[in-house]
Amino acid sequence: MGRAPCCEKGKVKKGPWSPDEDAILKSYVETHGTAGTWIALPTKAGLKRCGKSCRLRWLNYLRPNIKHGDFTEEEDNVIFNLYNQYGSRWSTIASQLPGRTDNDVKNHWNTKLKKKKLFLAGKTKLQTQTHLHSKLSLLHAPETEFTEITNHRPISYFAGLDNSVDQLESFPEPGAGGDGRDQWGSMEHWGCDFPPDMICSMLF
DNA sequence: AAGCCTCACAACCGCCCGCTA
DNA sequence: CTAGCGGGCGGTTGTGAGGCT
Repeated sequence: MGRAPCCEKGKVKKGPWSPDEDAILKSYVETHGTAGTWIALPTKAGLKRCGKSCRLRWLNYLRPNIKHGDFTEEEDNVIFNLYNQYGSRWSTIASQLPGRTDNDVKNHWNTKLKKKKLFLAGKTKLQTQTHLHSKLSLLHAPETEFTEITNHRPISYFAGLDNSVDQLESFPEPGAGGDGRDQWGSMEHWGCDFPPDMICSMLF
């Protein structure tokens, strides 16, 4: 059986909004608000559109103070950080970016940032493998341990190390006065701003 | 010049959740 | 308590513009 659709198919217009429709919707919402419900709004405003479609159009395009155009480097960084924190909760992420909508952020992630993330993941894995090898050799770690760590981790695991080289550099050399041995003894430690499961879900 | 491909963005679909009667 | 409704949200698809062959 399933749930009845929110509006009758065939009786509502679909596809891109015309400037006229935009003007009607904008004028109506600015004058009357949503008039109680979005579902009833198109009828009251004289639009042959689904209420949900009106809501989406208003929120993503017509609402005041909406920012269109390129995302800044700073905004990208915010999105990266919040994605690591919350995952694909776009509305939560968008709420931290004034003028940006969840749809904007989602599209931006899917078209640009996702690829950037994958690129960084590949780059990071190479850097990390090289660096880790040198670190482990200093520790006289068995070759099997290195193989275990680098080969048996999904590439996504290394994506958690966007700042990996910096992180690794900041770790003390063994016997250099710090507690390097302990830190390097626990390999889970240095991956681990983000749990591997989360990284996997981010990338695949 | 034309056809094809890729990319970015707009819009739709359908599920989930909270509210209310 | 529960069923129905509307809003909100994330995933997905459609479309148009621009680049490439």
